[in-house]
Amino acid sequence: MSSPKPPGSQVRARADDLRRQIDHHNYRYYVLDDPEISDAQYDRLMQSLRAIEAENPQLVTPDSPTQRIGVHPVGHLAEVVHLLPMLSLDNAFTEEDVIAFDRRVRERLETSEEIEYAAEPKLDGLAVSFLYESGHLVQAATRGDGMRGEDVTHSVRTIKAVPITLRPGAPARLEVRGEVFMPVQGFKDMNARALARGEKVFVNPRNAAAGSIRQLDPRLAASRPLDVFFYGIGQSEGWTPPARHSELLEQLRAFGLKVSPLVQRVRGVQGALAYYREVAALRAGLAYEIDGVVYKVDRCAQQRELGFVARAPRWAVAHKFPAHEENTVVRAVEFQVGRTGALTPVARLEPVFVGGVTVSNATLHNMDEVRRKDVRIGDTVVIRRAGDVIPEVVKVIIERRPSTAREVVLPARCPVCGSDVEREEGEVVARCSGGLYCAAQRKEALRHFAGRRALDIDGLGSKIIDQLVDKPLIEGAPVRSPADLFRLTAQQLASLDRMGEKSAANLVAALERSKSTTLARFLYALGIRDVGEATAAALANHFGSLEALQQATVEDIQEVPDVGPVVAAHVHTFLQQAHNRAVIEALRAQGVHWPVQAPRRHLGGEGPLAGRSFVLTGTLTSMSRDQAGARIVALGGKVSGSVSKKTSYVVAGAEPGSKLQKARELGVEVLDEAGFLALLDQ
DNA sequence: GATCCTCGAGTTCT
DNA sequence: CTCGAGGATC
Repeated sequence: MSSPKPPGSQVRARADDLRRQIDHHNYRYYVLDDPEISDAQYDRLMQSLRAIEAENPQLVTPDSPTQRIGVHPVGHLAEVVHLLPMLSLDNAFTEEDVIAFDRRVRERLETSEEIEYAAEPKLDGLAVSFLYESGHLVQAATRGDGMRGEDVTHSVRTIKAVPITLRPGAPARLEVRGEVFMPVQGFKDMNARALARGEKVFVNPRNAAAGSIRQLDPRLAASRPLDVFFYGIGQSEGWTPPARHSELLEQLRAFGLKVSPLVQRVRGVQGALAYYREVAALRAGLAYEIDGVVYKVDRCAQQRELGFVARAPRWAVAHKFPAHEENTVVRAVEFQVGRTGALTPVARLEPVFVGGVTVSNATLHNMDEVRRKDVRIGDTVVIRRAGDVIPEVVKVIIERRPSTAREVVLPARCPVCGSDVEREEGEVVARCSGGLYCAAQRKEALRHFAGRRALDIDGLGSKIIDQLVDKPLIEGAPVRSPADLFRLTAQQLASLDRMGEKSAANLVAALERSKSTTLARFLYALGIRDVGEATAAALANHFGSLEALQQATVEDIQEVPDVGPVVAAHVHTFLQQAHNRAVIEALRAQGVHWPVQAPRRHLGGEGPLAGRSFVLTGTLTSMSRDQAGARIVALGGKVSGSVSKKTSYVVAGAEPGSKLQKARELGVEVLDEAGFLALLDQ
């Protein structure tokens, strides 16, 4: 630590003084949005400091404003455990939802008085947790799953609105939460530059912000126009937090942390809804994207009384703006052929940017739907992203229908194999009659067979299957059935596109691994009509062995719970057909096997969870949903996909879906992860 | 015969 | 996630 020539104390004092000045002007500029000096003056201060530090490297402190950009890229993003979990928020989509939220709050607090809420815009960025110790930024981490995120300190330090040092008076330890985002203009400029250099562009500001934050090289992150608003705290020590959320935000501002200027305290549900309308009107003019507003019960004592449910506080709700809808033109309607031969009409759209992504396809489900919505080729339609994900044609704008618009016609022959298309009496779906003669059905059958929930053949994706079916690899012995897959050699596979020697060897190994399976998975993998995972498991349990099932009559099969005449007939017919028997034989000859088990005809009634049914929604932190399901079943419980009055519990993880809503409507008990784990432990 | 409960199948984009 | 339809129940 000894240096040849220690800098004089005046120099040290000058450097400290410059840092204080720069920090102060950063605060004026970024937090208060009210600079005292010109940009040029500010630059001169920075220049002076850099000059001193360059001559006296010993004086460089890690929190100096010159040190925002670390020199070295990090190798990877380390995992960080949040001191206090980062919660998600419940969503409200309608005014009724908000009114219901307000009613629940008042009921729980047993008050008829109007609740005071702190209201703020909901930024469309990514949530980051910042840890300040003795006023210095020591760590920044992404939200991740709420419990643990990724260490992004190196890139967060480059965001100028994030103070490296807090102003005096800050607590000894403060975990503070904020939303990092990219302003729209900055996003456009950045994309324009990237485009000019022939680099890849980001589809929306949100992705751009996330991508920039997760950059390993801080110099790259520094070139990105990121900004931040702070909105709350996690753990803190060495101070008494204020009694109201709105006061907390004032405090954060005083510490030098930038808070949205649109934050407001409102009274009651009417105040909240008025705020929503106000912000909605401002939305288009804002420099950044928002997707709604958030209401938080302002009094912290009330927040504590309300507590949490399923990783989300009971005292806050995100009131979302309506899903974005956009107009576009239907260029064509094509028919896809599924595993069962089902012909599904898909609208090919003029690409349109909806809710953050470019949409160019939308399913029309079936011909009834096409007629109901009266979609024609050439029509202008309204597109929405249902549940924020899957694009949906909302309606046709009839006034814009051109005279050249053409009706959608169900083809008489399969577009893939030319076989007749049939539509059974009373059924909505039309099907290709080609069976496995149809290349589309063969491909889909193979995809299903290799799927994660079937034989789980890692590395056998769509692209590979397309090639295997379309261009025969093996002279005279193309891949027609699942059994043919196991004959493929690494050498043959390596000749495919997007397949090197390494991937080919991996795939052969995956095929080998997949041979060891269970009867339930095997039955499911066969792709018998109407036999999904649940039915396959029920059949496997009931019969115990494939031989027993093969010898069963239709009546025997109907003995299985939840299997009626239709499904029993499908199973029976499938197993009797010569080509199916041949495929099954070939698979077993290739070494596909499963443990034999005794038939268990009377399930349920055993185990501590017997007779209770569970529905899982959202993401759990301690295990996957599949693992949770397995544990429930192991304890004698039942897992179902949909909520009904008969459901015993809905287990809600982070960011739960509509099932949580449904559970509330039906008054079904909701467990959060902790409650669920406690139940399992009992 | 009506109604409710489940399961199966198909689907978009990053 | 959503829709359609098979199965169970009353």
